[in-house]
Amino acid sequence: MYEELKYWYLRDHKLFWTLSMSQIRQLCIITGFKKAKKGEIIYFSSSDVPRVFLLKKGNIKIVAVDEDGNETIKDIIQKGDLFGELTLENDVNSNEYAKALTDDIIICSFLLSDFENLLLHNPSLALSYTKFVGLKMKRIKNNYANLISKDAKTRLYQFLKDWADREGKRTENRVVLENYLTQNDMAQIICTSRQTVTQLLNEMEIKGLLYYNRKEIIIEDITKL
Amino acid sequence: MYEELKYWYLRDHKLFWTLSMSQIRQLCIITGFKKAKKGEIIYFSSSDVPRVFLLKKGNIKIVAVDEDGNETIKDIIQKGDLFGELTLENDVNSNEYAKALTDDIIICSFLLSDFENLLLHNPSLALSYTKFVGLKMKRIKNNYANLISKDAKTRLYQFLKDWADREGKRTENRVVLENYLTQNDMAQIICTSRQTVTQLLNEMEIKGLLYYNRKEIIIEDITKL
DNA sequence: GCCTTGTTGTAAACTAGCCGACAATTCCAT
DNA sequence: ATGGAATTGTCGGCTAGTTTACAACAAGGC
Repeated sequence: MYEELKYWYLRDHKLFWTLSMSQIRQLCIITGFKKAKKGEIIYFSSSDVPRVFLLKKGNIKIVAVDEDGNETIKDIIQKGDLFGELTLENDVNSNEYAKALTDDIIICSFLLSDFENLLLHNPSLALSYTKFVGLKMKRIKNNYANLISKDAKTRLYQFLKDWADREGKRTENRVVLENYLTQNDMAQIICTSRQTVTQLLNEMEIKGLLYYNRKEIIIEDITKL
Repeated sequence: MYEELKYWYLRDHKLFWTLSMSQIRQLCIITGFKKAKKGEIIYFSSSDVPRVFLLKKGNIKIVAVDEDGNETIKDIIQKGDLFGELTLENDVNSNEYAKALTDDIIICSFLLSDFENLLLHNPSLALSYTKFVGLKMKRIKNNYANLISKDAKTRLYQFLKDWADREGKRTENRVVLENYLTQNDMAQIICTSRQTVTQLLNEMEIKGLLYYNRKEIIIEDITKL
């Protein structure tokens, strides 16, 4: 039963479609699941054996802490995303942790070494995986390019559009987002100050572009953003 | 630091060490070499069959042009670096070209499809390559993180330090750099205006930290940067 | 309910660094 | 060597967005 479940969890991911049952089972000598609820800190990247994680349910953020204790949001992970040592290199120096943004988090993980092994015996999976990492890289590049060349307003609009695309419940041009981020989170993601985000959101609310509260964000007409 | 080091190891083709002579030769049914001199535009990324390139000699810059015709420097490629469709995905939309920064450019290239084929038959190479791409990703992330969180001065100092590490001729703490970049190039790389770079460089010159001219940059004491 | 803690709202002072404009210098080709 | 093009130097004005500081508000636990 447990094994079966794990199987389907992995099987779900595009990356693993080509694998046979037994291959997945091999990988699934997993240290199993982890559950968590809102606010909980889930892992410290270098505290353990290197792993690759798969988020099955919920949302989490990856936060990096620099020398001065400043926290930066590195990534928002959503249902179905892989995270962790994606580069297959165990970097000890990075000081990161993951924090649950919603209740009901389900994560499964496998050891880096197991995963490497699997890749070695499945060249086509290795190739897919390389492309997958490449894609991730491209997305990051794009994000950063935006951060650097656009102003805060454009960045926020872009961020909301992306978010709506990924997770919004859409009816016609109206999009409803379950809001698991604070304005401060958003500020960190688009690299601006909390105050600027507050100002911009209120401005948008006055213009009738959206409705904001702590539980949800309603975008009246996504095409007008 | 460690990361950087590994990267520079890789670019000396650690990647291809495991290959047999014949495998390399197989890959090297190259469309041959290309030579170029300073100022010459070398390729438009999507104008041709997708390729992976290897710079054998000289320095080039990858420039992206956006909708408004603004040019941004995406990357500086040095001797021994791979570039092109590293993600193994052929993205047509990106509007990039490469420009020679020095005379005597030698580039060799192989077809993406040939390279993929090779990876499929060499799982361990595929794994290495994945790590290589991952490393590149990490490096880019780092760069961008700097761009976003540090001020122009810090960015320039960091840039010069990196450059010195990679290409400088060092005697004691004195580093001599062959300068194939204009101040405008540097400005684009560290994402600031040309004027700011000029100002900062002059400031450093007054402080006796370095000596700048169009041919070379001499850093008097690299530890003081 | 009430209190604590986290989140959001608002405003004024301040600043890094962009932009435009132009001068001075260096380089290179003919 | 000379003219034109590219690069470098310098100066203020300007503005987006940060910082600081404090008030108002919401939510969840007891």
